[in-house]
Amino acid sequence: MLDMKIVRQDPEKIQKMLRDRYVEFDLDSLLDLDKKRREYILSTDDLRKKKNEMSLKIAETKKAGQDADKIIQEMQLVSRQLTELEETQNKTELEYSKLILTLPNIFDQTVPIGEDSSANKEVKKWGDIPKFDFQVSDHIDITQKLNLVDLQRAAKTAGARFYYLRGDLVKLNQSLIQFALDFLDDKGFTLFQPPYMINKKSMEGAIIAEDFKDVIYKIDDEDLYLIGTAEHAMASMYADEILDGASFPMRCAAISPCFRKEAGAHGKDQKGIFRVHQFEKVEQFVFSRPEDSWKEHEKMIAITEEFFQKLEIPYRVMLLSSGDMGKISAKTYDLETWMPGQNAYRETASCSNCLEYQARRLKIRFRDRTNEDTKYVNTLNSTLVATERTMVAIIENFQTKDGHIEIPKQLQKYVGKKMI
RNA sequence: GCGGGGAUCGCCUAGCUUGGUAGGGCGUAGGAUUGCUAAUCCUAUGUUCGCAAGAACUCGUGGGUUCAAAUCCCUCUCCCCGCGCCA
Repeated sequence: MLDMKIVRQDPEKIQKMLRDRYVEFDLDSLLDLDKKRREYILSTDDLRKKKNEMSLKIAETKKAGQDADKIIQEMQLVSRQLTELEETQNKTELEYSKLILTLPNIFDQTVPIGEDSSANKEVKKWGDIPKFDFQVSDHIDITQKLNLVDLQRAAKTAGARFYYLRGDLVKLNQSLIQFALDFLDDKGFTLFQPPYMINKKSMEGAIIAEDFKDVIYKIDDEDLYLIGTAEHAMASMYADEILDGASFPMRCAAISPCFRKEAGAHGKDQKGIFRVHQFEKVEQFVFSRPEDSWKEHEKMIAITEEFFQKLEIPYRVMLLSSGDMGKISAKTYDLETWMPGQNAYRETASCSNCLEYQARRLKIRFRDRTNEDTKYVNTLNSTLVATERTMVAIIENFQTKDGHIEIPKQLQKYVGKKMI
């Protein structure tokens, strides 16, 4: 959520942002609702003042043992008026908050302007693309031959985009998780295992409404939603709290499964475990002071890069364009790993600075002394490793001529072998 | 799941029986006073609208009763104690 003061002061800037993000948004309606809303606040406040004064008078009159019937009658009228006015005000308030919650974040000036991923800017490339002296297979082929993934039976028991991992691939998955947690633990991150389901209020704070229907699974008859990423549970963890300024930066590492509908992805990456309804992810989540958040952002992408370097997987870092990035983010880097089976770099990690946008939705504030004004914290999130997709990269980059998979050196001690 | 108890300002707490301006303490900040290693006193302290003055809101949530609700009634959530169930 943006500060409405900024929107009021500079609607041109917001209009430009909306154009550059290629987002349809009725800014005039928002400005109109904001105006109405403030007018209603003034008039209801006025009426409440009147009511408070009369209430006091009634109490005094009664205490003095006098007849208060006349004032009570007047008060009845005022009360009725107030109830009516409050009803219209509530309606406006509701419309206003619904609308402002869908207004995207202002993005950073370093973000390239463009409609889609074609405008993304490559900022870094690391590692050599492996050359194979044999016909390269994709991860589906390799895992089918080694019997490491059962997609057919998963389709039977759960549906498309589900999978049974089998045998050593289960071990590889756990190894990636364990290695990732050790890696972040060593860097001083606090480890978390969050709730995998959170309530509506928390989810609404963490994401933008339209993501609900395309991404988020709801539990029937409960006020619970399966998290699409640990970010959702981590961001809402400190909702409605005023934190101590001395506790920043709070660098958190969260391990969780992620559940996603992938409703808008029909036909895309249909096979294998590249795009699935559930996967495991170790996430970096940082609560930061506003003045430090850009520094933290660079640090987070550097940490994710270091992790993939340790895994010896070639990658490039893309700075996402205004039209391609998420609506709550002010700046997003994607780390794309080389996938020989697809002969392309594919998104494997994503690192965003949301500035105070997410914290404003969730009312996460801080101050250094109790009598200071509160300020909104900045929130940042980045994938350290999404294990299923990273395993695709490992399987394809580390495939051998005889159809096996070498295990990256760093993971060998965790898996307990050098080859699958 | 059943029975009992609870939720008040950053923290602790009074008020609820009997409806009528939510009081105190701690902490923190600013100020004053006294000067034997510190103490005492004053003021401020959450949210919204506002340049400000100010006003309104705030007693877990949402309803209801009433001229008026922290207080009475109902719903839900969470916490504590006991019982039941259970990896």
